[in-house]
Amino acid sequence: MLLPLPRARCLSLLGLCSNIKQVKQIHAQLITNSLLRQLSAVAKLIERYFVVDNGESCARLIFEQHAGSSDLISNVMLRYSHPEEALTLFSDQIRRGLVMRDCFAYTYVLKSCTQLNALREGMQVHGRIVKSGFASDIVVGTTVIHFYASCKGIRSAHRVFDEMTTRNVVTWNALMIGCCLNDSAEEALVLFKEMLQHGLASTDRTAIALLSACSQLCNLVLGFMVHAYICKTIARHQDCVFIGTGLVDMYCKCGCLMSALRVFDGMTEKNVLTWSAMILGLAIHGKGEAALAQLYEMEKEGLTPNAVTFTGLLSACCHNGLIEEGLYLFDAIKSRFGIEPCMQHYGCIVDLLGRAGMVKEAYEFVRRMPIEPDAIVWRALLGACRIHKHEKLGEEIGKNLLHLEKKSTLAINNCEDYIALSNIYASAERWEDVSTLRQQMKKSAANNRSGRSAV
DNA sequence: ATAGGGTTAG
Repeated sequence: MLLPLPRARCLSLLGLCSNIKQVKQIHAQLITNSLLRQLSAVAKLIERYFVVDNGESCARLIFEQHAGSSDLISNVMLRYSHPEEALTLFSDQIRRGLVMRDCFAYTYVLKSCTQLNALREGMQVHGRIVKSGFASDIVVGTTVIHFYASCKGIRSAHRVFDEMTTRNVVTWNALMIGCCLNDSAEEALVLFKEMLQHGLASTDRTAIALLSACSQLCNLVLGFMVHAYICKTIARHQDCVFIGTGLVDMYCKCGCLMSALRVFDGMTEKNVLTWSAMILGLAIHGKGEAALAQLYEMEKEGLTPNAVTFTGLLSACCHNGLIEEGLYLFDAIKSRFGIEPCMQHYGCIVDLLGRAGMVKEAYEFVRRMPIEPDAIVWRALLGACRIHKHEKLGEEIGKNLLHLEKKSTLAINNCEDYIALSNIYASAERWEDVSTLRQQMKKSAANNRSGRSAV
């Protein structure tokens, strides 16, 4: 039997509850002491139900009894609900003419939009932010930048950034990371220099953006400089798993496996992302066996591989002709690890079989895929047809691929595909077809991009 | 009560 507790004690105990049973006990106390007339207490109760396991339905029940009564309560719902539900709730509130008196709702809803990759919805939220006058708030503005940058709206992110009157390092980081996400590493570096000129100090997240830019540019010299800069400026960088993973990735992508391994071995904490980056690094450096061995090492440390880890492992098999191992692993993805194979996994297997000369098997594999193969899968198969002189199949696939890309707006590699098909014709000495294809390629020249080298 | 993070096949 619990004695009635004073309000302050009740609320401080609520904050300590770690399971639903405890929250329910405090909930009862709040009721018997008539403390739920206070809307701030209701909001705290809802929040706590969300935080503990299986408390969601209770949280929603309480919310429904208080719906529309205060911003505090609806904001806590927007913050903790699943992104889809948060958007629904937000639009309900708009429809019922409820006004957001503070800016919290906007940041929570925009975060949901970011998680859902919902560009349209987020733009509408942004519109409301501008109308409400909260756009000048530094936190709201930074959230908007992060939203646009994550949802492929980097130009809008730039515009919002340029229009902001006050910015801090979080604002700069958001835009720099956005540039990296949008393949604009050079732009990220320019921003970094500007940020330093404004007298702002880097944080760990700045470091991660810089490393990502180095990886993208395959610039080892710059990578070394960034590494030195991190050691000098970021406190406790050795303990930061994000920075460690970024360093491993950077050294792998810049071709310095030794340095990657040195960083990796020296890390005090590693997670599944760290291991995945290292495995992929070993894979692209031709160390297939070593990459596969890492799977057992990481499991020994109690870590479970995820879909990305398997992409690295299959890529290792692919680069090193480990056919049996690759097929075995592919099977294990679902049967042993319960992960549904995705496009990258299928792509690796097609490449693996194709390179080994098992073109028919690769084609069968593609036809049996439960998801619609993408252009990269077809391209791997086409490459195999060319190497192993499967003229007829290659021709069919090449034509399909060009057709597929004509329909799609993302025909980035169109030019290469013309050349790949043309090579098939060339190795069969079908010069007439080669020349016809070249003409067609010239006609669709709008899709061509000139070659570039990072060296 | 408010913002930001790292690894995917060729």
